[in-house]
Amino acid sequence: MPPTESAAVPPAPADPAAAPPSFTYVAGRVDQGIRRELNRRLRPHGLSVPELTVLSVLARRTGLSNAQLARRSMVTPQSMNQVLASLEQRSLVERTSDPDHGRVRRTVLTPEGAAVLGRAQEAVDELEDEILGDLSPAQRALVLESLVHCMERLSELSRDR
Amino acid sequence: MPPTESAAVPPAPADPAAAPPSFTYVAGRVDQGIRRELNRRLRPHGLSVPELTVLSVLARRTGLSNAQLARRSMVTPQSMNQVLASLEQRSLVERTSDPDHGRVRRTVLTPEGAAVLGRAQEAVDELEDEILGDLSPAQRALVLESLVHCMERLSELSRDR
DNA sequence: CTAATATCAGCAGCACTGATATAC
DNA sequence: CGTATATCAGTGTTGCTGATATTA
Repeated sequence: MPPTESAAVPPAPADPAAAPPSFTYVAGRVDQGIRRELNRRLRPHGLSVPELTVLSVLARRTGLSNAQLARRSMVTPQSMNQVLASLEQRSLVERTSDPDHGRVRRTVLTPEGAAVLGRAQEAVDELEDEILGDLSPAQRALVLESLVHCMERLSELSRDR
Repeated sequence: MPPTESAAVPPAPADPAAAPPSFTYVAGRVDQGIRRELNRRLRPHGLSVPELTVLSVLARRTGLSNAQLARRSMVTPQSMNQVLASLEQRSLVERTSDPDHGRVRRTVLTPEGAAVLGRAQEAVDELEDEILGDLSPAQRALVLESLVHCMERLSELSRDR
């Protein structure tokens, strides 16, 4: 039999274990758990997590450029370009030169891309329900709102570098 | 001049952009932002994000085995072992065989490891303040509590596979 | 025999830095 | 000329799967 989790550390009074875990730690663990599960559930749809992310952003705001998508996702333009190139090759997105700005290429979902996203989104919604299922709608809204706030703060941080 | 962000997408009434972003999306973006910033600020201390994570867990619960740490972090034992091996090589942790369980090796922070963690933690706290600075303490507590809830749910999901 | 642990070995995804070309 | 864009090329980290050994 394996050692039990609780037997390993008897609760000692007034120790550092009494302090709450840090926000950054918890956020990181939650994200690792989400990515792990999503990767598994997205595999049948042939999508990776970063690919799903881009598709869902484009569904909300069509015609964004590579640079714009990179800033939104807080990754380098090079990283974003890799994802877009792969999606373009599979005809899930289309990129067309902006007539007003020679270098800029605007990205839009293809009907096929929208269809794939729609099917994958079901898996995402399902997972989300399993995670948030027993939080009240008000609590859910508040968490989301707070995280959006954090996201904006972080965007500012990564902008000026 | 680059195209402005707002000019690219004029607000259309009753479109999909009106829906709130999904929890999984926002959580992922927040984590990406945090990892990006932490990597930068941790570099001077010679720590990566996963290394910091393990050290801070061990500071709270000393003597955990590789398998226990892996479950807590929702990664495979192999992944966790890599991180521990690197930390052990640099004498930031020590691993000793459990007298009662031949195969199990319990991990503890060395004084040096605790010192490095202490210095790195300052950078973490600083970042956390920049992110959460203008949330009320109550709001902060609620977000943390909710995220811990999600973490527990996700732990259950990754356990039975 | 079964289950849990640790760990060696190889692999793939993904974000990174650097460099180059074009356009405003 | 300076700045933003796109994109080619190379690199490193990090978590993964597979396989093996040991122990309860």
